[in-house]
Amino acid sequence: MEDERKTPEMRAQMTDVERLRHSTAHVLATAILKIWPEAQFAAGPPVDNGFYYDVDLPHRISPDDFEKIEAEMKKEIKANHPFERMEVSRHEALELGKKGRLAALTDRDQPSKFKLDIIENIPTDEKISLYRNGDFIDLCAGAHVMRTGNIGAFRLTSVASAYYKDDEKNPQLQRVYGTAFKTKKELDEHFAMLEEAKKRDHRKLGKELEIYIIDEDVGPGLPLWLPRGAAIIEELEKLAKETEFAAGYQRVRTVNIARERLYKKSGHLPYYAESMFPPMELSEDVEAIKRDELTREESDIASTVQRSNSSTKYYLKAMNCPHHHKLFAAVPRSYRDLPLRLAEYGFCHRYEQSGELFGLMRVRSMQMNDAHLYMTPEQFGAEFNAVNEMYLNYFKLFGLDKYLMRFSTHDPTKLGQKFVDESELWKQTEEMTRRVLKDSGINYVEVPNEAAFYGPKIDVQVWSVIGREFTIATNQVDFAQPRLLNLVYKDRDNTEKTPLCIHRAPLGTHERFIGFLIEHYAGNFPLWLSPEQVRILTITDEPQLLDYSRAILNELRGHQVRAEIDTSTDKINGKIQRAEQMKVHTMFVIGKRDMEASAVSVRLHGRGNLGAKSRGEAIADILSSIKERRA
RNA sequence: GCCGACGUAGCUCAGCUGGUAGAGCAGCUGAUUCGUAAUCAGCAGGUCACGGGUUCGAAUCCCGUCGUCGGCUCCA
Repeated sequence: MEDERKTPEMRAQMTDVERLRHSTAHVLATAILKIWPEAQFAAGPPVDNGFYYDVDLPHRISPDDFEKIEAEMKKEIKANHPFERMEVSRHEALELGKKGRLAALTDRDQPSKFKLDIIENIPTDEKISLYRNGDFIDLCAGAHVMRTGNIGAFRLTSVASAYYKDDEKNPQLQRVYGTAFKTKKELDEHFAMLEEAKKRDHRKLGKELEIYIIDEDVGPGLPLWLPRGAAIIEELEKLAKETEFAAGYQRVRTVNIARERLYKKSGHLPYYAESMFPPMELSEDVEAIKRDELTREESDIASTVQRSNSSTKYYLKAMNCPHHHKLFAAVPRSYRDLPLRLAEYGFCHRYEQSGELFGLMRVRSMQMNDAHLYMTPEQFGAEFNAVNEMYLNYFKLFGLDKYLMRFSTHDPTKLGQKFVDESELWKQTEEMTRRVLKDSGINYVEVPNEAAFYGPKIDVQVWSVIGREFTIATNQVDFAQPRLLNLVYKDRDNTEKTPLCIHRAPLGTHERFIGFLIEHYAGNFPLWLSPEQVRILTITDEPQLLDYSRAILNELRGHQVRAEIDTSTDKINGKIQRAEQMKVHTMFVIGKRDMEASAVSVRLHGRGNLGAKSRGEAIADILSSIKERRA
């Protein structure tokens, strides 16, 4: 973890509301100390939508304590103490810390251990400052509001645990979260907004709209798709297949398991074993194992993996690349075959830590919009660019505009350790990637030292409705695996060369992408993606009317439209209510009047009654909207 | 995986400090034949996540397991 200390310049740039929240964190600490004087504090920064303060305390703070703590905070705000800044020498700061006087109201028996540690990490050339409000003195670089009374409206929101300095090896502290605004009105609006956001949560909508389930008997993180969810999957795959076909991709199919050997050879196993499902051991092909003794090199790669003399192991695949690489290697390749683009909606399984699972967004089984592109170095720029274009076209189609492209590069000092030792290739591919990004005028951030071990990558970050950040799509350069798996093509000059590989997944995985789309559209999918595109609602269930309605239903289905008919004995209002609740995109309301005019009354979800249209026109509208994938 | 909270009918939830479960919706049956967000009535539905323990008695208290949620670490 890098040092995330803010520079004095960054402090000066804190927004007013950040100052306010940071100051509220100090007031929170003040209040906690009044109740539990032995509390030890670590860091208390402002964050998106609020602030937190990490505290080490034998008492387990629970939401039941919030009222008491907030009451103390209110007293401190009412007292309207000024926030006084004091600059001290390193020595003075350390002395105060030893007396337990930092992040405290008085001297104490125990030193302010976390604060002492933080002082140790402040660069020697940087000034050390304290902030004081009332009796509370804290080691803090600022910035703060003038007085505690400037804090307008605040509320404690939750308590969770967090590792000190965000490191799993450090002890866990209690992290008390809160939020603060200048006015009560803003605070109320903030909570109203959160309530709205919860209604869009894909886990809630996914259940209500019957898109997917996660069943305990099947297992955590293993979503099953109901027909409505499967319909969305089919549409996404259709989109991907059409797009990729037009872009010169070829589809392949691979299996879901492979022998341990494959992952040993690809070099994945030592790195990925942790995040793979444990292997299945089969004893039947021991002979095969004996025949296929590994070379010394392969054994070295696999040295961390235990070998068995009596059985062979099969792994559920966690990634598609090794399988695709095998397909590349299966046929002699000429430079004339390149670029070769192999695509598959591959099923992958990863054993994610239980605490990481999150609805559809973080699962253990996933279907990936995967493809591997093999090319010569000269072809790289054009291929990478084309992949990027594909992304942007998809995003335009989905009206996705709040995303961040994160360009991860290597750190030259870590060549040969964290990154494969190919200085020139790193430089080349990174420069080519950077140019593609610049030329297309996309906003992106460059993050050094975050690349994959086999090459630089671009991740597209989006945010779930409750503010969690996710990588929705990825575009990675790989110049290591082709070598590990001995992938070669015969070049013009009759020599064998190793291709470059691009690993890309513009639509990410079905799970995460659909989870995201549910929230993005708040469940109101465009017609082409709608699980149920048209529902026919009959005013009565008289036989003639049913015949007419069923004929329309059959016509729609004949055109592959996902249409249903509601022939229940409810009144029309009841039928509409149910269709609206399921967010059915288009409703055809059909009564006697419509039948006699050979028409239907069209009603759109959320937009109400559009009035009668001729049967032919209404159906033609549906078909063209679907065909064009209109928003 | 770690810390904390939670887990009652298909869904949303009620069930006070322990006295062996209740509503609405959905479902089923019947009646109603109705023009743009809920027609009426009846019926049925629960080893209160699971397993132990305390107790005369546990949905309620304790322990463990599983799962979910909020975070942390991690990631498509």
